[in-house]
Amino acid sequence: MEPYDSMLKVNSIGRQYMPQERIVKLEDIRSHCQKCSLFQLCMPMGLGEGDLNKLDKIIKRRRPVEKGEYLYRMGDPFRSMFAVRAGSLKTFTTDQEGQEQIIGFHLPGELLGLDAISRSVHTCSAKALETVSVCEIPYERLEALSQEIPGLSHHLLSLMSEELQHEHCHMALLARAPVESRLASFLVQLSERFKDRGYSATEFNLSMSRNDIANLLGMAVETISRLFSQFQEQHLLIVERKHIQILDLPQLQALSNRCSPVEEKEEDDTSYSAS
Amino acid sequence: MEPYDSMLKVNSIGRQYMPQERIVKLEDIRSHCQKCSLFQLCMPMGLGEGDLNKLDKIIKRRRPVEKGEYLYRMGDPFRSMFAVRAGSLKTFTTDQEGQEQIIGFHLPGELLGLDAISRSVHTCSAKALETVSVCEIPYERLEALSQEIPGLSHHLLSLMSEELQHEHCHMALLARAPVESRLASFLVQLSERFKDRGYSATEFNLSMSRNDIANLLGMAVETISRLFSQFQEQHLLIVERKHIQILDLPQLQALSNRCSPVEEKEEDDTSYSAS
DNA sequence: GCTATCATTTGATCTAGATCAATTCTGGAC
DNA sequence: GTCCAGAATTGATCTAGATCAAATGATAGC
Repeated sequence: MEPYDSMLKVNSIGRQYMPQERIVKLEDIRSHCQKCSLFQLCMPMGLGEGDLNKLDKIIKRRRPVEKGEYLYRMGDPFRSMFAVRAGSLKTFTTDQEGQEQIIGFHLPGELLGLDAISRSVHTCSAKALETVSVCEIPYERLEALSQEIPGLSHHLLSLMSEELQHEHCHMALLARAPVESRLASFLVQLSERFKDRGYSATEFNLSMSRNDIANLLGMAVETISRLFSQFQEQHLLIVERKHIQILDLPQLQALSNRCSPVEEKEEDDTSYSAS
Repeated sequence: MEPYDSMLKVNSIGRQYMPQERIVKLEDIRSHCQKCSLFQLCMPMGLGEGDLNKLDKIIKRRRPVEKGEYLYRMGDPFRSMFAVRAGSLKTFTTDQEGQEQIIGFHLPGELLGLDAISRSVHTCSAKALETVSVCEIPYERLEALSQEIPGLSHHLLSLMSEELQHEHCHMALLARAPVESRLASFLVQLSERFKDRGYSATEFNLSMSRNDIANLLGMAVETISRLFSQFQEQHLLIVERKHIQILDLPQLQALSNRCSPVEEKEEDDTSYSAS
């Protein structure tokens, strides 16, 4: 009886709003990638049974990281990547004055640590926002494996490429967007991510503090607070402490004025080009 | 006699301030990666002669891209990556209102297009800031090659990882830094990049407009202009239109308050930990 | 060379959002 | 349960930097 088993059932984010059965079951914990509910989100894409097994073999299980604990710190030697299994984390850098800058929040199915590859040192810290369970993937072994499994390194590149794209959006947000758009965008993205994971897109709990949100979006806590109140007055959502219920997702999307998949040149207007 | 040959000698950035002989010679143009002056900066790291040849074979030469022309546009299908050989470009996204958000400026030796891998579509546009010569690297063939050459895909991952790190710094800049720090940081980084390329770290030409700089740093053109004047008054630099001469690099570095390589936990203080 | 256009600079004003301050709420320790 | 420290809200003010406006300088086309 490892004490971890019970912990792994904890997956606080929106548990009560799950449309499908999603509670991590004991067998899933023991069994591995093959049966992991985060299957499509994580490593394996078009991997066959055999490849999955290989991958699975190099993955280390780890004791859960408690709220407030670090998964790794900036400056730590880089040995492994981590896949979030349950719970959520924030990653952030720390500058000379000890000021944090939050890079992002990370939900189940996401991979952490890719930014450390080039220097073999973690360039940001990862801290649990709630009890977190992760799979540890030793990078050396993963790299070795990627020689055997064609497509694995493409998948890694693809993941990093997505991360880059996301950060481009975030940069645009920070550089240009007014505060309403920033918060709206943040909420819409969260909503999408929950939806992708099978949770409710309109009702969820924020695992991060207002401070963390403010930091990520480059604004003051007070502004976040005021905006939540304002959005509520405008009947865009209902907020009560950590709990969010989105009432008018389309309007939020409009506000967020998303960072432009304005496919230029494309003549066949499917969804976007609305002009 | 292709008309391109003469173009390739054009490498305007800081040409007149080059400490070493750096003008691209005819043989260099015909010969390939092996003799390319950007050798260390670009693809090859620990590649042997044979591997270099293989790599070289898949690289396509291209006619130069004239100032203002696109190398690729957001939405274009992704087929190739590009290595800058001479000249400089900007990459940017465009949002629904047609607003640009500049992602970055790119100097010789840098690789473009890595962010397009996941969607097989370019997610930003690349436009020449001056006449640019590039090597085109078909991605499919590169990927195939990375199965043959161990270390190649690690190198790609490493490059992307560096890009991620850089963007984390940029995010921190946009989210927190006052305008002086932003411009200082921009100049210090440029200076470093020129230095890495064998050019003067203290005297160079900006190939981008004030508008572009402002856009990248998330501020108004007027503010950029005022800051240049201010920095000049403070004898940090001399600026005359596109030409920059840095007088007090340490002070600029101090201002830029660089995004924190504050390696926590490290006890052996080598260069950074100055407290 | 001349002109139209665009880039840059400089100055004057205005405002979005930060900062400061005070209060209330919440959840954990005991 | 009570107490305390930190989180969140709300209000009042202040300011960094945007915006507006005008002048000047550079550049490309003719």
